[in-house]
Amino acid sequence: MVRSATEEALLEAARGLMRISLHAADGVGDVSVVQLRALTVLDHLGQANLGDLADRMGVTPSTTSRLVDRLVVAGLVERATAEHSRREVTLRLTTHGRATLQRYDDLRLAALQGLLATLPDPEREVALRGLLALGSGAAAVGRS
Amino acid sequence: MVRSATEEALLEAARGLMRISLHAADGVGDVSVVQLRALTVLDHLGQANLGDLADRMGVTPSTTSRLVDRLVVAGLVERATAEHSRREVTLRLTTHGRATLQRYDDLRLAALQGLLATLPDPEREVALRGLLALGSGAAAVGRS
DNA sequence: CCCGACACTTGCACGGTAGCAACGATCGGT
DNA sequence: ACCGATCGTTGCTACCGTGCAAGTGTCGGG
Repeated sequence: MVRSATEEALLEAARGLMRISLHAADGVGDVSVVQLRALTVLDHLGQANLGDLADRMGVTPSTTSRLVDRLVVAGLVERATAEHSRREVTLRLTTHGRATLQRYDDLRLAALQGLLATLPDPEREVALRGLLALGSGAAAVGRS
Repeated sequence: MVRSATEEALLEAARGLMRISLHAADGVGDVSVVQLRALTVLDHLGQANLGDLADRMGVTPSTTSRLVDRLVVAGLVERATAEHSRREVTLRLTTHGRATLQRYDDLRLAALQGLLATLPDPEREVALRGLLALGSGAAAVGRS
């Protein structure tokens, strides 16, 4: 099962980005990768029910409820009963939550830009443009 | 703290790649993200001491020893005493370990190619070339 | 040969993630 | 007003990842 050079390079890019994100995650301090994912989802949605968050994260409401417990204790997320329905819960990032997410993203961004900086000039430009194109595509898909 | 559109797009690319890798990870089944990272490192090194693996993963030998325990039980890694030193341990992927890693990478690759496929034609090409450039850069750095 | 340094393992403690099953509260249609 | 469906929480259980501290065995220089 040999893989083409192209495929291998794509994988290497994926590995690099993964490394960057994971490394940034534990540079944030006291927030797990899963928690950062939850913050990212909430930031993206602006506001969400617990069930929505659970769906987006692909885990059960049970797990999510306890995840939110920890986020609330950490002061990152605000949990309030929804306006239109007493049994639903509305989750929102707190200011601190937004700041934490921002620190995470700043770290990733810096690392990514650092990686780009190591590339020789023509390829640097190509890589940058490629990532930008990919970024808009990924945003458009926004799935899962 | 506003971020430029360029930076936002870069972040979106990083988020997309991260989502792809995480989703692929739990598509593999019964292997955690950390374990897959260990397999990736071992595959990259070909063979390594426990201490080397611990360094690369940024955790203590203690943690790594137990991580390896689980990998050995799962049949993914082989642990043998090194040839030149009885106190050192040599870790290598088993065939099953390599296969598992390959499944993981196949999933990531497919998802990534799927994402590329959603892009309209000029940008698709740009994104591909960009990722390839980034891939070689990431491989060259090979850090952490 | 001894003793300090080294590589790894193990006991312990802790917190995070995860699901199932049972429950509580609420909503909404009839 | 009821009753089924929905949303969320909570008890339980289990496993993973993590570090510290202590231990074991081994290597190597003096």
